[in-house]
Amino acid sequence: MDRRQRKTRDAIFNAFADLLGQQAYHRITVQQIIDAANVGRATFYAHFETKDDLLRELCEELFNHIIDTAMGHAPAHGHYTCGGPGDPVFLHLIRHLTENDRNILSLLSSRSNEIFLQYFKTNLQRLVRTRFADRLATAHPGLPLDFLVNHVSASFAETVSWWLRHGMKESPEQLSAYFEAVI
Amino acid sequence: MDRRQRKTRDAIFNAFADLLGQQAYHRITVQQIIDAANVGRATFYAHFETKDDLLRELCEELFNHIIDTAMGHAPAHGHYTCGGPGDPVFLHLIRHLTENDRNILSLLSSRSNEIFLQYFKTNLQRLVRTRFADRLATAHPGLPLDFLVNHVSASFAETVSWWLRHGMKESPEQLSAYFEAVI
DNA sequence: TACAGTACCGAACGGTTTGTACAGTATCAG
DNA sequence: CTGATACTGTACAAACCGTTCGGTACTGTA
Repeated sequence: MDRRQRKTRDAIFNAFADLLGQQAYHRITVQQIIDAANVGRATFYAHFETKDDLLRELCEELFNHIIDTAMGHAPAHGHYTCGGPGDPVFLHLIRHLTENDRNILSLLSSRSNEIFLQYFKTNLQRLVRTRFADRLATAHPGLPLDFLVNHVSASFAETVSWWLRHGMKESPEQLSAYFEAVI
Repeated sequence: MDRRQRKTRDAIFNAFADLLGQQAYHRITVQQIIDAANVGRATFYAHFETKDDLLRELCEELFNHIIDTAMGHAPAHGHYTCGGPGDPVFLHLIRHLTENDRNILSLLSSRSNEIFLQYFKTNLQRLVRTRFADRLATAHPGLPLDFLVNHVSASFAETVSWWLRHGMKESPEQLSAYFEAVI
């Protein structure tokens, strides 16, 4: 990809993320974005069909990345070192959120966090389904797998959201323990 | 309140709810609302400062009502007939959703359901806090009450959301049982 | 280095939506 | 019946959107 394209694309993403930290998504105008990104109006529309499109692409880039790296981590099936406190994937995920991607955390605690929570939740389902399907099915034989996957994913996302709303007072280990306790 | 005011207010609410069944919230224009409600432009702005304001008032009216009636139902503390499957409040709530307020269900399954789910979740916290605080605290002594209330409320809202997304195939009793099983 | 391709700029434009203003009409409460 | 007030309909400025176009600057390659 042309250096120039990558450059303006990143500039737009950064400006957009910055603005999202300051005001609600639906209040942000394209004009603000292109001013903050130092980019011409026509250029913006050459990259993204619309503001919603920009949002979608930003989310895909962020969440696909974080979920994929989380899926890469750790075993796909069976043989844990102890039968104790479940899979460490969630702990890894929380750590990854805090360490690398300050970006995602600021979006997840922005004024429009519901939007990003939604994406987070949806992408989590992929992870939960491939990593926990069998365990969930055996633990709750009577319930639909769909329901269980949805429950676990949503609960984790809500846990993170609660954590952010309250100033991240708990350590990743503590938070992970909270989550395991209610699941 | 003046009969005329009540009338136009209801007309606007109804038109708005109808439109929300057809398209996403952020695509709906004030012009559409006042056309559907048969109301003058100035009249709309005499009642609501903005479209967001209309949304807020609609949600408060709906969810305050349903939660308040649910809080009225059943005992506030202690002495259940059996130590069995938890409080019947959630079952009552689901029944109430299906029977009386088709309105809320259509909003909760509309294209902009995230908005209403958010309101639902928030208002549920009041209910959960006053009805389950002591039970939750004793069941999970190590965890913050805030976290637990948030978890239960969000989980219930997600359960209902899942149910709607999948065409309400389960009966209220079944769904309530699903929810109890994972909580 | 030279060149063709292409991404960017900046200004301008038509079209939509918003929120307000105002003069006239209809309805309400007492 | 009457004064108060809610509604109507139109018109208007301002903001924003998405597109177009001629000119400029950069990039990858031969």
